[in-house]
Amino acid sequence: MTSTDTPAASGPDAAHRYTADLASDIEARWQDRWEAEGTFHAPNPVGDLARPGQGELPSEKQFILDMFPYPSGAGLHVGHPLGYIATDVVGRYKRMLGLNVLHALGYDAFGLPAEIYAVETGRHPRETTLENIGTMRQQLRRLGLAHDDRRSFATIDPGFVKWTQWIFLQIFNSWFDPELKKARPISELIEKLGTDDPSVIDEYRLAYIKDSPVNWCPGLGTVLANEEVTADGRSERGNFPVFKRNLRQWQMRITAYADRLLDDLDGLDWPEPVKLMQRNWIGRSHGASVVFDAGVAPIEVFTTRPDTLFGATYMVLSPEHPLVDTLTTAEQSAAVGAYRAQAASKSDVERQESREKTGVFTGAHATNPVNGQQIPIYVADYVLMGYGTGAIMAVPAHDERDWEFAQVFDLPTPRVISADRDGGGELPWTGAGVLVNSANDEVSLDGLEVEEAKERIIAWLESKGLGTGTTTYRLRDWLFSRQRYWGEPFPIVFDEDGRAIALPESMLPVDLPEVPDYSPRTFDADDTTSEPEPPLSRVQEWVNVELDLGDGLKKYRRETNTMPNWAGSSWYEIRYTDPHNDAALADPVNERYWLGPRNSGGGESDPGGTDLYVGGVEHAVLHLLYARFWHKVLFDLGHVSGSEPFRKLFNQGYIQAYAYTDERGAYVPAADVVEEAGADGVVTWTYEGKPVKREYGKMGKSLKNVVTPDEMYEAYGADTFRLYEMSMGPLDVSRPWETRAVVGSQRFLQRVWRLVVDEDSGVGSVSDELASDELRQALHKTIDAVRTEMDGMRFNTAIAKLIELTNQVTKAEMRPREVIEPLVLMLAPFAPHIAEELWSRLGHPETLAYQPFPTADPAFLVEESVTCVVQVQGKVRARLEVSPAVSEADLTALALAEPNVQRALDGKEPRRVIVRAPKLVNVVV
RNA sequence: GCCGGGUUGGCGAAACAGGUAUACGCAAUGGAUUCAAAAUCCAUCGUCCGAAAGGGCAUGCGGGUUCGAUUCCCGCACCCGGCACCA
Repeated sequence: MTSTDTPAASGPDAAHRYTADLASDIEARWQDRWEAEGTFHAPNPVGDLARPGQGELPSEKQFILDMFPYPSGAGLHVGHPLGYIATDVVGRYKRMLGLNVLHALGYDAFGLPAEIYAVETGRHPRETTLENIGTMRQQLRRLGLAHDDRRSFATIDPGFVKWTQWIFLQIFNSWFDPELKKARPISELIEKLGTDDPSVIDEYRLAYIKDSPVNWCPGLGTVLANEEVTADGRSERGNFPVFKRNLRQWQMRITAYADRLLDDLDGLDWPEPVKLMQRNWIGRSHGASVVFDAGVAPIEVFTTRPDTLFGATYMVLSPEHPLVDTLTTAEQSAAVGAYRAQAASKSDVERQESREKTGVFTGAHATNPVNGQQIPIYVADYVLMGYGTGAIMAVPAHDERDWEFAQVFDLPTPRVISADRDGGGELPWTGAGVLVNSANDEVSLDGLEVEEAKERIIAWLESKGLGTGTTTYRLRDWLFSRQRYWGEPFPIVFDEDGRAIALPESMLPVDLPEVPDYSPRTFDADDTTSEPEPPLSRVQEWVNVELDLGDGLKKYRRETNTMPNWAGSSWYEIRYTDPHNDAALADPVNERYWLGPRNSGGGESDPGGTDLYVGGVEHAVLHLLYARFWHKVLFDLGHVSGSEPFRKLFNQGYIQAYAYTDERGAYVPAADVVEEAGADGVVTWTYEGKPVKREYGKMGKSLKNVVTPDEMYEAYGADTFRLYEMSMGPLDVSRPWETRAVVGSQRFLQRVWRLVVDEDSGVGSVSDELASDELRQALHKTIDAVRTEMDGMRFNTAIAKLIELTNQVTKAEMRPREVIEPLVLMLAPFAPHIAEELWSRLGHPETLAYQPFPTADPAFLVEESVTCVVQVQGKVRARLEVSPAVSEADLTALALAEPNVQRALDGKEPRRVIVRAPKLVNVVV
């Protein structure tokens, strides 16, 4: 006999039990209602999203932003929504605090995976991308996120692309004024210089074309990122050879903003580790540029340690340095040529990771300007062309890498800094010390500390015209072009002289043309003379156009590169504020309302930006730096009102998972692995009776350990899933997913449900009687604690407090409305559907989304007694219940009277008694 | 190699400014209820000694500061993330 025959009057078949099915009903109903009523529509001050005639907007606002998703075809796993749930909790909470909350989600929809898929299947990336977005929207809608869906967009929407291209034109048509330290329209430069000669003006633009080294893979026909190149210099995909090659590329002059990007970090409410990573990435260092005479040509080097100049015993040029050919002597040219070819075939990764120092002598010498010594010039790949000048002076005694190189090539290593008064310190010595052996007829550094020596030698170099004090940055300009199809086309055409010309705003957006084939032209894998041919370059009727750009119809050729995936995400936060505006990025009034600086009324100036930005720490440098850079350019040009895009940043952790491999190393389905603890406590895992090994890491199809949100909706409902994700640990910490623990969150919601709804009858059980003093006090303490935890985004502990209160009410066998209603309201940010349903069953017809979050009455927070801990020698020996107002003397007497304290004292006299009334007494003997 | 973060019960974790280590949840064990099960409720639950009272040991390891350290300092091991031989 099965239980399906006749539903029992009670037990598992209780008609009104909060099961996954009931949860799903409730959730669907409220999601539909929120959508129909536009519950989460955030009004704008002006424009199509304004609510004219409905009074003033709330004086306070909250712009909450998620790092928007890339709509991959793989679908979501339970790790993806973590951040979206967290921001939703914040948004719902802030809304209940009376703020106007802007929260929406767009899609970062250009990108390589869609293009690769298009190459494989021949389907248009737009088609598959839109499908993926559709699937993702469905999965996310089931979560009940309180988004203003009118504000959603994808970066591939023509209305969005138009403004991405428009921003490019702003940047192209600007230059950086080093005096004002800000971007200005290029027209002002033309006026200032009194010329519009492109060969002069184009050198100043913030977006410019330059030959730049890239990883060219003829076999794939594309340029690869470093991470796509293996350590042995081949492509990860296809295993083709990869070559370093200079290509004509668009660059963005982000280096002009290095100082501001660095200095403005101080005003941001960001995690310190992220700020530190950006500081290191920008890498500002002060040093000197020094010119060495090498006979046929001067060589400029940058050094952060000009104080060690007297210890320079050789020079090194990077293999790509333009002077290598000029300097290399006839005898050495074969060796140098071979070395350079070998270096070109190595990946950056390999060059950086190899500990073995290699290099080759050029046959040439240079003169050390401080002592006239002739020092040999080498070429070596440990010197990089991208940093400083691509040439160094080598001081082996005081630099680890130079030391290693000098050991290999048996070069002299004279000491010029003594580590201590004994004149010692093991070489190489890179620490502090006093200069020695550093004097010529005109200048002496001997006896000086490093910093003083730097100043003096720079002054001397400057007086002799041999060098200057300089600041160098590690940051390089942003390589902005890609030889791909699925990206924003540049709003640029080239005239017959090959000069880049901006298209007028009226011609935006420049749409992608249809192409017969999404793949680039591939070449023979070893054909180093080949050049990328982007897919767009093959659409001749698109490339070659006749336009009137103000001086009559002329023939032009379009730019066939596209913008990188970063472009859209570098400004999308602005678009949420006014997503349908066709006349501007965003109306300045709307932009200022949501993103503008707060007028705090003096003191610190606020940089503006979103009130919260939540996403993974993997974007700590690139995305966050690019977005800050664009925002600053737009700020300088007057298009946005604040100097920073993201006022506060929060890095969420990752949900990870266990994966299991069998004896062949193949992954087995994690869901079917059986865990057993033996009698000795050793845990083993088996799959189909055979032992398997456990590893820990990401969730992924190939690891066979994916758990989807859909499975959780099915088994528990969205509220339980949301609650579980928020309760499993602190938001910023990574942790493993554990499906079997989810039931705890469901049980909690079921307990809350039963406080309001009788499982058998479905009738309400809440009483209007007043709560007991004890319960009322518990409620107010909970409110107080929950508010504190919510404000600090410590949702796991906030939930623990709610569970404690719920358990207490359950035990009290009495359901006072006075306690139940605030409990439901406090639960609402985490489990909004069940909270709405209970709120409605408690007799409130309107949504609780705008109900004020409960406030604690301080009168009920006063403790009547506290536990005092009595320690002897720091060990707890007794506990006392005392009044919070107890005096130190009384407390000491009470403590010493405790039998257990006396026993621990063992007749000894206390030497000292430390009293921290009313919480602690520590007796020291 | 460098930089950043971490290590607390069987598991996820808590401890706001140096003051009761292990809140809350999962798993486990025992009980009530049930014909039985599920669900629910009650109880136990770091470890060792002890009948109990109580005591010893416990926050990765070794030191230090302090009346008192998960918390601060020094050193070490291991794990995670990032990376750039950056002169």
